[in-house]
Amino acid sequence: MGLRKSTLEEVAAAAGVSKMTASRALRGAPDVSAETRQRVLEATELLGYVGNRLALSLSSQKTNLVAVVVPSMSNIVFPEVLAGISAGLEGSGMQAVFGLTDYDARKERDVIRDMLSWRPSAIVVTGLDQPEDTVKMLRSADVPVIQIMDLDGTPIDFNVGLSHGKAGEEMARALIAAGRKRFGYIGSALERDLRAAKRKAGFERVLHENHLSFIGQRLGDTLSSVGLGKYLTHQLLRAEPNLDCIYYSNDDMAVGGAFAGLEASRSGEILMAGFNGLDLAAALPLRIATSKSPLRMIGEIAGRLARGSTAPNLPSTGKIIAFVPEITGVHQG
Amino acid sequence: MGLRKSTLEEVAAAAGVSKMTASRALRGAPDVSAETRQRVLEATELLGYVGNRLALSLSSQKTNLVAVVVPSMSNIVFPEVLAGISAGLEGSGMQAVFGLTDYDARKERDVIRDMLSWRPSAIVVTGLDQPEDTVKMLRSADVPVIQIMDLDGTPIDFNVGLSHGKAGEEMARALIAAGRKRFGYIGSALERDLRAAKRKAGFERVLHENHLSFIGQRLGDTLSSVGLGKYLTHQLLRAEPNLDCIYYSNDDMAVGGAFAGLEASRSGEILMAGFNGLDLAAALPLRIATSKSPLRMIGEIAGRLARGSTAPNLPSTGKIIAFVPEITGVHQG
DNA sequence: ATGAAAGCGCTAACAG
DNA sequence: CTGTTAGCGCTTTCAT
Repeated sequence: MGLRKSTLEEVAAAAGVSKMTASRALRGAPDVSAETRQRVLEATELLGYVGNRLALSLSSQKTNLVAVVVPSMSNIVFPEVLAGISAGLEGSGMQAVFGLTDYDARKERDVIRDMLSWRPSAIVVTGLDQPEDTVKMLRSADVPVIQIMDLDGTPIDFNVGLSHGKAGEEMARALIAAGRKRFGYIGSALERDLRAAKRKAGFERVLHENHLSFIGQRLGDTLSSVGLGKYLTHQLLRAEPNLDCIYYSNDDMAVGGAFAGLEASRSGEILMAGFNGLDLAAALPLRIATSKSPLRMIGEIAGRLARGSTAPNLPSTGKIIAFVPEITGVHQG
Repeated sequence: MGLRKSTLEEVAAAAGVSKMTASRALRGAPDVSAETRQRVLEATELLGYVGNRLALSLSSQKTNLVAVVVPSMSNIVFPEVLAGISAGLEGSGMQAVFGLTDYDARKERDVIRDMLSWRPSAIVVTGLDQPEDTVKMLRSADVPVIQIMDLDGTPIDFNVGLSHGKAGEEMARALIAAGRKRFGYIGSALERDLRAAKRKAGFERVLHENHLSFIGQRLGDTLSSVGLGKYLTHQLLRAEPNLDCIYYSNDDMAVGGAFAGLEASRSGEILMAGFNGLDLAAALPLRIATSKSPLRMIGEIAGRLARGSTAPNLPSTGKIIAFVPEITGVHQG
């Protein structure tokens, strides 16, 4: 029921005006008589007309699409960022399109190429560690590139996020200041999760400065999860019973660690530290430390940058927006 | 660097052939000489040509876009489903575009209208409870509509998910069979989370059949979260200290409940039951009950249906794919 | 195996 | 205030 995909031409005919007038009326152009606009609106209603954005975009040479490329959806941080982007775009008439890379650089390149074929008005990609060919493709795409999450590297254009190296450093400093001395590390798939690897490296840097090092560590192969964090923590606690602090690749892993601690009745002694500042971690019956990263905010700003990018001449000079994560939950040993 | 947005025409010129031949070569049409194809490919490489899908879609009258409309990203279930859709679409050349409704029916309608303007090849929407005008819009859009998650209602076209009413019923039966007698309920924003409301209604139906009812309940205003579940559980336990079972609107809330139970040292006595089967719940140091809903699978099937829908004549007859969630973690009182 | 013409549905740039 | 003429970049015919 209802006529299929009616066109502007049909609406115009029904309203007894030309295509252009109908177009203007629908877009709220100022120079259309109230009466004409009314007739066009009625015709639109009658025919159930829905504009064709493909035609619009092709004709106007702007898509109002924002391509967003993230590694995964299974880690809550990326949906959180997407929600932020979506919010940052709200009311601008821009639409987010997303693609997943599964933490695979080759897949990332393909996904980005694919995205580019939609001629987005801006493209948001995760991190700064794209291989050279991908960077080249992005550079020559004539589209503002917004790199998010990470700050450690050379941005193509816009960059919003935080330094994961420094986040690791700061957490190490805070823990050492709180009297922790015997450190362990638990993470997974660091060759894919580059930001977690940077945090670890930063953490170790400070440990070394203080003539300390990880007494023991466990690295999983699969992506981080609460279950994996728990499993590896049990392992590590068995091998190194006298740790007084464990640094985790992120909050999911740390929450798993907290569960393991509870199960082993060692919840009080060992301070577990993660990264992200998930709500979940705050609700835990056991206090864990974390660096609160402003995920949603990063997304919102990326969204705002994307909508700003529709302006005729975008700055050729890159802009960097840096956050410093707040550390919480660190308590004396 | 690199020429901006080169067109097929430029590629054709560089290869010394016509636009059409270049087009055919790039799409791998059979009737192009190997030599010609080679030249076109080289020209493509040289110019860094990336096809324009807007033009492609407008011309061929098919977008290969799948619009996906979900309430939120903050609840891990929806990203999970999106990941499934993305996986189900993989290799088909189709792209998912998503929109968020914030559990708001009006916003949902606007988002759907907006999506429709991209002329997607299929549209995936959450649930079966769209208001009449939204349904009308979807029906007259000449696009396969795939309604996911819920099964309790009248589908427009395709429907994949599970009956939340029955899920609630089954959980109640399992808990009663396990000897639980004094039930409480904790949930939030049920006027927006319609599926949680259906589960609750199903649960109560079975309670009544067994001459039982909720002894106490707590309903929050904000969307479900671990923190809220914990808070409301503390409240409820204070008001009704002798419950032996609490049904939660979902796993997030139930995990919060488990945390509260641990804090109150009442973890053994009270069985907490949620919904979704999150990994997180399985890692808990305390066993909770849940109905495992196949989120990713639902997404994958939706994706598969969407790619199937590109076939010329889609079945006018709706197709329903039903899952029955598996209940785990129920133990004797 | 290749090309020319027409057109997808819309808007930009000029008229009037 | 309204209409006309040209495209946007590609694919679909239909020729050759």
